Amino acid sequence: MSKVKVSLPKGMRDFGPEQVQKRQYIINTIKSVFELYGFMPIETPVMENLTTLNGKGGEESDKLLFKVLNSGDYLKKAEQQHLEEKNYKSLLPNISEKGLRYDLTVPLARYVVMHQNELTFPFKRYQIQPVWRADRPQKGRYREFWQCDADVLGSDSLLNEVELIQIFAKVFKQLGIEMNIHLNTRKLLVAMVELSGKQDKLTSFTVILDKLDKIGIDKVIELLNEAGFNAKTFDLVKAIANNSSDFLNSEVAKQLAQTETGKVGLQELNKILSLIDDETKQQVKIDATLARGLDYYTGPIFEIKAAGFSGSLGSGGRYDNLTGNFGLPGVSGVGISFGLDRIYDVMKDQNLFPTSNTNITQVLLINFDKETEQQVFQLTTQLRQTGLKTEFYPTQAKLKKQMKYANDKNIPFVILAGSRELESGKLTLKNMQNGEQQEADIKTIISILKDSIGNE
RNA sequence: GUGGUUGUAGCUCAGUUGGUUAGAGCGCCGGAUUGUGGUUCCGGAGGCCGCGGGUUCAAGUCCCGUCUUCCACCCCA
Repeated sequence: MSKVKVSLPKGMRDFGPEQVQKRQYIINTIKSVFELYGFMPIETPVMENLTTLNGKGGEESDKLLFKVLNSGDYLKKAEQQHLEEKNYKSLLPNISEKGLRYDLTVPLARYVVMHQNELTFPFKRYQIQPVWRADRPQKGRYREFWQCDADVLGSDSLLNEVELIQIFAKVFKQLGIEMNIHLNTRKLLVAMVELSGKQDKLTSFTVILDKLDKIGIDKVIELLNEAGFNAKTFDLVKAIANNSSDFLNSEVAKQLAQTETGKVGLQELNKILSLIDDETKQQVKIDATLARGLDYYTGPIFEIKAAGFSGSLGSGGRYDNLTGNFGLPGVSGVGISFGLDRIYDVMKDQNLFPTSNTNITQVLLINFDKETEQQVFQLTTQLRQTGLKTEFYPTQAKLKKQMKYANDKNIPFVILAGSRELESGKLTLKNMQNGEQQEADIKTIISILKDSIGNE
């Protein structure tokens, strides 16, 4: 038998028991907050049709797509001409018609269109699933990662924005992560290009502005210049960069209010701020430079930034016409997304995971010998019926080995029940944390364990 | 996709201008201790030096290719 060298494809990761428990801790926290606000879970398949996935992003997102080859003899169906030309673009539709989803928003749009007659609007759904992107992995960027999304569809009310901001705040507070919620609205960005007379260049403008905190104002101006923006644009960008602390009362805000779009945008921000509770408000930063690359956003946009971590831990915003491409116009929505893997990284860096782990085995029964095995095995049932997470060592290994097993797995209690104990009816209970032992009958032991574990 | 970087024991890493049998710490296994883990002491196992090719009397070491890692860009959670 030849040995196969095992490895993982680029950017793919395994998670051990400890990591999975920590990831689930994050997921459970997010999930419980989503549900507290009335969101319901859905799940969608990992694969979608390429026609669906290409619905929004265009060329850029196409590069990030993992495509799946058609089943069967897929080359047979490929057109000879495309094969000979080796033209990727024209050949692709011949050999691949599905791909892995790269976010949860496009599948949501597809879902809503397909199930529109079953849904009650406003539709509040959450979705916690992995997504895949074929870009080069680096810090905080994975080829397979989990998003935790909550979206409200079919409601224009800004109360939704407020609630989603509160969800951000509540989740990160529960997790112990200090962060700021950067808030802006796309409408102000539109107002800026309108004032500059460059309405047609909104996407280019937002992409460049988005780099501000990374490359600085001078570089941004340079890029804007190269992209064909004018002095008016430069002035506006400089002004918003300089008025980061009190933007809403700044001169530039008044300027933006001269356009209808800008006026509405400022009203939106003021309305949202007026509805947010005081505690959450302290974490909200009006940030007129926040742009967000994705061009389907049309209203308020958010991004979560934590100190010491470049890149966002979450983001979101309002989109007016997400399902329009799929033949269902007029459905407005707003949503947020938590980046599970990045949240994990930050919590690991800052040591924020709780130390008490309630998921592990609480008590191990030692397996001494063949004579007592069956009798002790019965005890596991009794212990489990009381809710104690119980293990019975499956072989008669050396005591030392069994104790080491308990130690390595951080099991806090061990019950030793050999022939000696079974004869007397008093079992030995060992506390692995302090090494103390005591003898007692099974009922007493159960109540000791219950007390001890309940107090943690 | 562009540019750079990395790979030696399960893990973290040494390994000289190319030169005997590739090392350490931690971990693992066994013993001291046949009913007691985490400490201590003693012993042991474990390497296609990422993979493929080349240069050389000789390659972990130099060259080329490839895969992988990490980082920056692009873009983004």
